[in-house]
Amino acid sequence: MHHSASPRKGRTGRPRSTEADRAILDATRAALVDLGWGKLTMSDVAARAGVAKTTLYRRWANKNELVVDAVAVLFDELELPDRGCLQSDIEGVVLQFGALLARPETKTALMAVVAESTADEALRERIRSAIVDRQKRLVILGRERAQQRGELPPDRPGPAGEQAAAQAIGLTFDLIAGAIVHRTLVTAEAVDTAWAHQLSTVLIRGLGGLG
Amino acid sequence: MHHSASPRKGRTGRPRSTEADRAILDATRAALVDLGWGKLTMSDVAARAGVAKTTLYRRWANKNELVVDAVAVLFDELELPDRGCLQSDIEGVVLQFGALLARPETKTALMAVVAESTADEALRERIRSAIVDRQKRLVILGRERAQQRGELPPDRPGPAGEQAAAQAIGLTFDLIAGAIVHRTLVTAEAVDTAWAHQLSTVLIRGLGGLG
Amino acid sequence: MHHSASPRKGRTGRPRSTEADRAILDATRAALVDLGWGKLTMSDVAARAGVAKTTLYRRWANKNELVVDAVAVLFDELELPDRGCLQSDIEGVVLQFGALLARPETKTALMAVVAESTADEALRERIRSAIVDRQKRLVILGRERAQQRGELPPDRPGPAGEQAAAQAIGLTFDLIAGAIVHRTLVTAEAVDTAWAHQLSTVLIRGLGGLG
Amino acid sequence: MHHSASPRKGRTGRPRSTEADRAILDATRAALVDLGWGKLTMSDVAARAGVAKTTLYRRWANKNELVVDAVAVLFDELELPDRGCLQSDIEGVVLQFGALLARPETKTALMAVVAESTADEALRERIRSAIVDRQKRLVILGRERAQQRGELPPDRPGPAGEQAAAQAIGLTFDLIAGAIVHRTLVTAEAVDTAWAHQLSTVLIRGLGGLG
DNA sequence: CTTTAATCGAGACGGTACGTCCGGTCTTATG
DNA sequence: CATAAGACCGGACGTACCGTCTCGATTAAAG
Repeated sequence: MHHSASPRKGRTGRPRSTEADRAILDATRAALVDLGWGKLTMSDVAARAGVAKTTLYRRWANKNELVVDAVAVLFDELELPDRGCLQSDIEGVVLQFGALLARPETKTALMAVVAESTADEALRERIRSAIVDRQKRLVILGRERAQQRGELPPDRPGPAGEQAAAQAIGLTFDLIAGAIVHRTLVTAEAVDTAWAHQLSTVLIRGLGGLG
Repeated sequence: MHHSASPRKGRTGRPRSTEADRAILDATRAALVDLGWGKLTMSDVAARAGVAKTTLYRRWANKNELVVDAVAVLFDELELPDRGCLQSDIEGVVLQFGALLARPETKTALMAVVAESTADEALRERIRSAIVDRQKRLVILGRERAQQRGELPPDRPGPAGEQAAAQAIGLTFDLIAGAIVHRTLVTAEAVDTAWAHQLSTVLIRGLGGLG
Repeated sequence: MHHSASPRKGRTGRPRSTEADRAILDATRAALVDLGWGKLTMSDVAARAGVAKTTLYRRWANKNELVVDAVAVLFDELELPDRGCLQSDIEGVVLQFGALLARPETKTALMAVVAESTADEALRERIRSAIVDRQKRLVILGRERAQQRGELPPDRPGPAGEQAAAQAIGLTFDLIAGAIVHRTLVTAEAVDTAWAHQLSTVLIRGLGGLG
Repeated sequence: MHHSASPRKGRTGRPRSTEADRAILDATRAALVDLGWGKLTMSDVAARAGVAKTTLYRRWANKNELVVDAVAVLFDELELPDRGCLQSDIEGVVLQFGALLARPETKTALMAVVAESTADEALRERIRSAIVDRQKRLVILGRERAQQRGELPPDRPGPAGEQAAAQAIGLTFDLIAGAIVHRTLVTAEAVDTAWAHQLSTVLIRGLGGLG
């Protein structure tokens, strides 16, 4: 996550306050809700957290990285409970992700950080590992489960089969995540049960033959 | 678009320079390419355009609105040439949109402006009218064409049919645009012919029954 | 005074509005009272005068020159009525000048313009001819009158006498004008009858022997 | 003087740089000499002082207050060395003050600040305490010395005597300071030995009877 | 009565300084 | 060492004013 990854080593001096870590991330999310990305300032986050600005910069190199980490933990909520069939599994995860993006701090921060990352390779990598991969994992898991249930054909063996599987996973991910994000942020309408059902129906029918 | 409404009314005083308008928007796009959203400054844009900062602020209230307008015109390029069948039409527009988003000024600006819009209703409306509606129009047009060709069933008459059509259009739009944006900005891979073909295949198969 | 000195020549075209001249100078003085020198703006003066900014700049080259002219005419009020004896004459003119400087537009403008003139030779010359010489004339006149009454000895003939007379006039002027200005602007107390009497007493006694 | 009151209390945080204070005031005076009041800018002062603009505004609220303080210290130079007799003392201080006003930074700044103060009570008070009172002190001191020498009669006891003394001091101050300022800035001639002698002669003769 | 030429109001223009704000670094004294 | 407080540099922000300019519309005098 941030710069003081390891719990402690044999180091000396006053240890870092773990309470401060939590307070800072909480304050960052609160500030995002109140102010949005553009108006959020490091001074304000520090004040909300009851912490000196120095303490922020000792842990995160800059605003972008702090916000990425503050938002990333929200994506840990995403799960894939086994509801028995592929359609239900998809609908469940779509609604979960939709609910997550409905929260103002997620909405603002995610797009802003992605925008910033178009000109910052390090930031892009941080986003990938902190956020994107957590989502993609759900797609992979759901697909495996459906294959075990016999709802989807198993991957063909060999490198060609592996590549086809990777392509299918990639397209599925772009379709699901992209549609949810687009509906929430651009179309600006809610991800509700009906929409989730429509989406999952289209996906299952459309992706069926791809494996 | 921006604040100076019509070319002229019965108004008095020196008219605004239309040349300046163009120079400013060109300069804004150039600055976006060179600097990205975060580093772009109004002073720099003014200098590039050979124009005083005052002239910028007389036309646009702030950075966001300027960038929206500067980027919006790029979306005028998007067209839906009639390639004879639905699949080809979809692939064509997917590749066009993908190529547009591959350009650095579009990429950065679009996401940044969308992010900012989550906390700014006026900006959201500006984006909708300047960008989103231009894209959505293509979906509507392509669907009508496919219906005339008999590739898609016609809309059922009556209010229920109209609502179903609107839902189908909305879902299609979120799926196509969302997938392209997600692949370009998050997955960070190119929208090439093969991917476009896969996407269009999935869409046609999946959306077939929805009308 | 200002740039269109002569009434007209053999020129053609629309003649300048004399009403505008007056309105501008009035507006300038009013603005000085309300805003002081530092906050006075040309746009504001134009608006008060019901006139376009162009019209101001067609007549005066800049703010300084406009203000000098606007204030200068106030000094035309100064007179030296013959009250019968030197002491009364001095007291009369001291009170007049004190009353003039008590008016806020005079107070502010005079000092500001003088300050600006320390780095602007043209402005200094304009002030001298428009303001200072009108005051100095009173000193010369009062001295001649006192000499005719026998209250002061006549000038000695010859160049040495003329020079002595010039020195006496200069010193007298600096003493009277300087004391009044200093009391009004720095000490910030009123020039009343008692103070005028004290001042004139000191001057007559002190300057008696200088001629 | 300026906003940072005492050297230190029990306060926390990084203390203000005293070196910056000095550098800023020096830079202000240098800028006054080079540019004059009207052209002096805060950015330029900051650059000359090798300091950020923020640092200026943390100490002084605006341009006027900075210039007053920068100029005020120059008036600390004024002294009243004991030359043995009243006439010499006066001539000495007149020449000192004349020399001070001959310096371009003093000349411009003093008048500009006085002009601005006519519409700004806080500024007027700052000028009084920082500049005017330092000058007036010399008049009071010189008068006491002359009374001890027997060149001037002692103050009469009682409130009436005190009031008469205060009046005499006020008039003397307005006469001396006013005459010097007027000669320097309006008449625009030098305060040389001859003129100082004339002035002191007139004053002693004229003020002799007032006490 | 037409032409001519300078005026007028209105307001956009290039330039420049303002005073504020923020990001990120640094310097203190206190744990 | 870490921390809280807060000063520091650098630089962009959006505003305001200056003095110039470009319009279309008047307004006298000259032809």
